[in-house]
Amino acid sequence: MSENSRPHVRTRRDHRTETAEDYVEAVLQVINERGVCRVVDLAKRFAVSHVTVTKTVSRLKTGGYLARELYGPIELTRKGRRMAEASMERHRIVYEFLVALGITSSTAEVDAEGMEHHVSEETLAKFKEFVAARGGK
Amino acid sequence: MSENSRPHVRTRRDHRTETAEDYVEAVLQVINERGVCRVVDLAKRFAVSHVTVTKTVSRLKTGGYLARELYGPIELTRKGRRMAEASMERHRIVYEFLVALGITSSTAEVDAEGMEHHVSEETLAKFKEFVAARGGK
DNA sequence: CACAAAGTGTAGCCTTGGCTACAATTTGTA
DNA sequence: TACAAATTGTAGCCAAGGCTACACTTTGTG
Repeated sequence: MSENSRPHVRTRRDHRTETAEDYVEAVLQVINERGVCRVVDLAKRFAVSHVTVTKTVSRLKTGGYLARELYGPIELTRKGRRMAEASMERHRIVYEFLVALGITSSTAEVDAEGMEHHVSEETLAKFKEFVAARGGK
Repeated sequence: MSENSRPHVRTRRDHRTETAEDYVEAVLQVINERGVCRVVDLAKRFAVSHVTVTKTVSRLKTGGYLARELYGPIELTRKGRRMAEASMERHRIVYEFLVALGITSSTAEVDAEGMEHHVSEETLAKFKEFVAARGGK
């Protein structure tokens, strides 16, 4: 059994990328909504202190996902934008799948948030199929 | 909007209970499989050092989920057993749902592992319905 | 312009969940 | 029984992700 397929190993690795995905996704959304993304915006969105955001953003800057200078707005690098777009796409698919399945949109939103980081490509593809086949009815 | 329904707040809370659920579930399974559950068994199952297991187990003992004395086997309290059973049930439902959807059993196993802690009661109920309707075909 | 308010940064602390290295205990067996 | 192997425990380290308190910039407005 490969390391990737060992359930808890995969789950742990997923957790390590979750924060990055959540942040780049949120940054992209905030930029689309209000033009620029600031620390406070993320703090509100994640219901977390501005300090936590600052620390996380600087880690993601080190990781090459975000760009930012002191007191400046938060920006996406090319790498970050790619990840953000992929992440939003996954999120959208999971959400639409749940709705197609008959879940309330508010519940679907919360569940999609939690599930999106743990759905494999194979499952995601099936979700997409399902939505295409019986979602647009 | 209630605190519970705020996506990231819910997700964070889920993460806090994930470890407890994973552990009690594993303990119950190991006990069923080999009679008793020891630190090494969990270390193997989670692909983690025995030290990590020891620490986590003692935290869960403090939390009232597990019972254990020095060098002894790991046991479930009533509270722990209740959680373990509920957790296994969720896991089973998510797994069966994925399989009913056409996912490979090995992928379903990994995905269920990651997803089970993030699926609401509402969604779980729909999963169950789905399996009942088209799972046993 | 000056000052208040809003936004950020920094210091320092906490818990969780990882680890290695080494000590101690239990268990199995020659 | 005594020793080796297996299992656990303990010390001490690290990173991530939370926080409060306090300092410093930026921004907005009288």
